[in-house]
Amino acid sequence: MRRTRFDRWPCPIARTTDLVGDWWTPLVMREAFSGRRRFEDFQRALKVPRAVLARRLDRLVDEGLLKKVPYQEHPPRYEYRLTDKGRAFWDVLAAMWRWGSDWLWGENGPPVILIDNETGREVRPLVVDQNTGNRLTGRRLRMGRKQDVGVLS
Amino acid sequence: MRRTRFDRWPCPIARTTDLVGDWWTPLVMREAFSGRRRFEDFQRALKVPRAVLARRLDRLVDEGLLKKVPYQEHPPRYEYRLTDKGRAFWDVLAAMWRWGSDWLWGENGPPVILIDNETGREVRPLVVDQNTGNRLTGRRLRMGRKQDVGVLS
DNA sequence: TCTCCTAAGTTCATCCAGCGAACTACATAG
DNA sequence: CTATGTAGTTCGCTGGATGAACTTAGGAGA
Repeated sequence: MRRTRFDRWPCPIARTTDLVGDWWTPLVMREAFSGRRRFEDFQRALKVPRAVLARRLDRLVDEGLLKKVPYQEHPPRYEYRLTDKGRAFWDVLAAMWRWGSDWLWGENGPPVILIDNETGREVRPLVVDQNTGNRLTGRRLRMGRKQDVGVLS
Repeated sequence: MRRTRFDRWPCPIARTTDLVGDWWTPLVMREAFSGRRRFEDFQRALKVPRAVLARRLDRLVDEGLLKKVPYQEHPPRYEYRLTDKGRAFWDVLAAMWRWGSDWLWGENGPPVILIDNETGREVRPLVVDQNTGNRLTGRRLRMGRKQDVGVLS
């Protein structure tokens, strides 16, 4: 049987899971953010099986996170560039970065950090509520239908 | 061959990918945040194959996101509860929620929203830099070794 | 006592997806 | 005419997801 698809479930987490649940996909996006554009660049950087990479890139183009842009004719060659949708995906990678940094290393934390190219300073991603600026805690949230907003029980 | 493991790569995104790349795992965590604790609760809510659920719960316990707590003897039964590490993972789910809400629906957006249990108001997760409070853009960031911080080229 | 029920898994056969290596296609460089 | 570069595709193998059935251990009801 085919792996259960989540991309039509009525939950944003489920639909996003359908993407990031493809093995290698977050890493392909990471590489796109670090400037890689061509098949061979991705392949050499990640050592990902070529067949898998081809499928991932195809899907990311289908989903609109990347777009194919020709960079030569004879033979026709395309590179993969981030779209707005793809750039927005950085937030997901940043949250993964932060959680991984905080919880998946012992002692001194990971050997790498995120650096702002303009200030040269370390960046520490944090997830907050856009309205209040407060840090989120899953405990105090629930998922509800749109009509439920503002209705205190 | 076994699927390539990322859990020892020197990059927080890679290590986190190793977790969320397991099919169903983010959804299991989502259910944990919505209060589910027992095997049958998770299984009924998600319709996940039982063998897969058992493996996911085992791994999440191994990785320290969930812990097994006995809730009865005769026969011995355990429930799965979030640890601090697991609660911190909410940030990753929140970022996925936001990106999915913004980019994986047409028209009116998804039929569901996140609601703060105390205020009853909608919550919109946003990823910012902890130091500056500014929204992040992947373009202006690079990953570097720890020694590189503050060193402007 | 016998049977049904619940909870938390385990086992099984099937089939899809990831794996590494080799191969192909097309153009240019020497 | 051969070598090189780029972007894939094909192939044989095997791990992992799938749904259904089975197991284990006890409790409840007739």
